Parts: sequence; structure tokens; C-alpha cells
Amino acid sequence: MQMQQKQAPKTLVLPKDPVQRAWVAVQRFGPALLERVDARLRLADLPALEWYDVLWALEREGPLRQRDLADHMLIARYSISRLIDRMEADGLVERRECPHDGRGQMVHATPSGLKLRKTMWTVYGKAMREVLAPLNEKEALQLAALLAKLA
Amino acid sequence: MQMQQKQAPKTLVLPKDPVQRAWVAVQRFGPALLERVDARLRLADLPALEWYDVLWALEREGPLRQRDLADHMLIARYSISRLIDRMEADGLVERRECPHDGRGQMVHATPSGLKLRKTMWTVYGKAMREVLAPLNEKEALQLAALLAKLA
DNA sequence: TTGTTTTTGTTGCATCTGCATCTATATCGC
DNA sequence: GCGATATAGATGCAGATGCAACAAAAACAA
Repeated sequence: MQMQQKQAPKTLVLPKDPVQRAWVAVQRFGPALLERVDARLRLADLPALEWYDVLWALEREGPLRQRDLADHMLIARYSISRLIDRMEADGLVERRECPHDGRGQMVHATPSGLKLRKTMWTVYGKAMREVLAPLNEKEALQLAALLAKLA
Repeated sequence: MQMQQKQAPKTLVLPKDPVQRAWVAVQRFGPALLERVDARLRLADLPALEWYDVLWALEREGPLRQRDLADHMLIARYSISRLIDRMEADGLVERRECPHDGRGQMVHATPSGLKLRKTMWTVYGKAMREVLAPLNEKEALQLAALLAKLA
């Protein structure tokens, strides 16, 4: 995104109706939060959030099938397929045969992938905290709970 | 996105740390909410949310410059440029000369654009309410307030 | 078994996006 | 006024996305 604007206190119209108000907030501010963190990673010449997510899932849970990764990350199958293509091309993960299912493959993180995840976390973790800094602990939990209710 | 999954209660890992918990919620559930509403529009053969936003902004505030639209919608300039291209090609908006600034142009909604906005609202408004249905009024306002704090 | 249906994963195509760059106009400093 | 700088908007390009269609392997039905 990277909105090249410096001026304007930005008068975002907030409707009075609670539902619409919540919706506007979700629609406007939600993506902006992700974008802010992603921008940090880009600035540090690191790959985007989803790469981190893949690597972290593999580190936590061990080798996974693409199907499981997709479900896990709530993104579509064909996205995963090409995401893994790119990460494999960068030597961060490997596809290996899947025992007992000739269709599928297990995705493994490579040492280089694990290393990258660690590096990314130093930037990601910090950025995440900064973005959420305006909330105290109680508010953070509230936000998480409210969003979880919607899922 | 369109996640072709039917199974799995989906065991999304929620960290205990409040900040991380909030972040995971924002990252996972936020985009999914938008996607759900967008899917409704797609299903009804209607354009995506951003088209609605442009039309609605123009209806509320009258003709605007692309710059103002971009600021208003919190998206980048070059995105607006091409977004307006497409909408103009569909006859929903028009670019006209901008008095007192030879660089810029005023974007006007056409009657056909205004009509489309109304049509979209019948689907959009309903979808929005359904997606936010799990929250009562107080919670909706809370969510809006928390997100606003982060903006 | 054999034929039908699901599921997993890939891919062609058109579209969309970000980045960097470019042009034209406006604004500022002097 | 004049030159330097900033702003509005467009665009070439490479890469990413969604959709629909596909192949291959399982699972199921009879």
C-alpha cells in the first residue's frame, strides 16, 4: 500500500450505527495494521508475513501437507501451491513424498528456512508490538476475543 | 480467498500473550471478514467493495479529486488511478477537468454509478450485518473503538 | 473387481498489485 | 519573474491472485 501522504489529519467518517461503525473500522483499520507490519519487513528486505507463517507452522508442527498448511493459514489451495513453489525456489522449504498418499507431499522446512524465520521474528515481533502498543493488556485481550467471536 | 474446506473445526493456535493473541486475531480473522462480504457481492455478480466505497464517497461528498479519494480510502495513488480507469470504462464514473489545477481532475459519479451503488447496498448491507451478527451493539462499539485506537 | 465420486495438488489465463519512473502542472524561494 | 522543488496522476514491468479446468491418486459403491 504505502500511502504517500503526509498531510491531512484524515477525517474518516464514522457512522453512528454500531454495526456500521464496527464494519468501517474493520474494513479500514484492519488491513492497514497488516500493511504496517508488512512494510517493516519489506524495509528490512525480508519476505512478507505469509512466508513467516508457513515457516512458523512447519517449525511448530513439523512437516505438513499443503492441505493442512492451507487450512491452517485460512488461504486457498492454489495459493499455497504457488507460495510453496516460491519458497522452495528460495531453498526455504522442500517438498518430499507423502507416505500412504501418492497425491500429496509433505512440506519440510530447511535449515535455511528455520534460520530465516528467526531473523524475521526480530523484525516482525517488534513491529507487531509497536503496532499494538496503543492497547493495554486488557484491551488487547478484548480485541482478540471480539474478533474471535466473529470467526 | 475462497477456502475450499468443509471439515476441520480448525484448531487455530491462540498464544497466551495478550499482544500476540490480539495480533493473531487481527491477522487471521480480519481479512476473513472482508472476504466473506466480498464473496457475497461476487456471488450476486456485483463488483467488489472498493467500487462501492468510491461510489459512496462520491455520492456523499460530491465530485472528488483522485487524491482525495485515495486519502479517503487509505489506498495508494496509483491504485486509485487504475481503479478509476476501470470504473470509467464501465460507465460508473467520469473524469472531468479540474478548475484551478491543470494537473488534477474531478471524478464524478454517473447516474449509472449511483444506481449500482444502491443495488450493491442491498447485498452489502445485509452481508455486513450478518457477518457482525455475533456481536451485540455494545460489543460492536467496543470493537470499533479498539481498532480506532490502533489507527 | 470395476466404475463413480472426492480429494489433492497444479496450471493457463486474465486481472490486479507494487514499485519505480515519467510527464505536466503548481508552488516556493529569491 | 525565474529556477528549483513538490504534487497529481499515469504507466511499464514483474510478480501475485482468483477462477476454472485439469491430472492423478484415493475412497466409495455395487
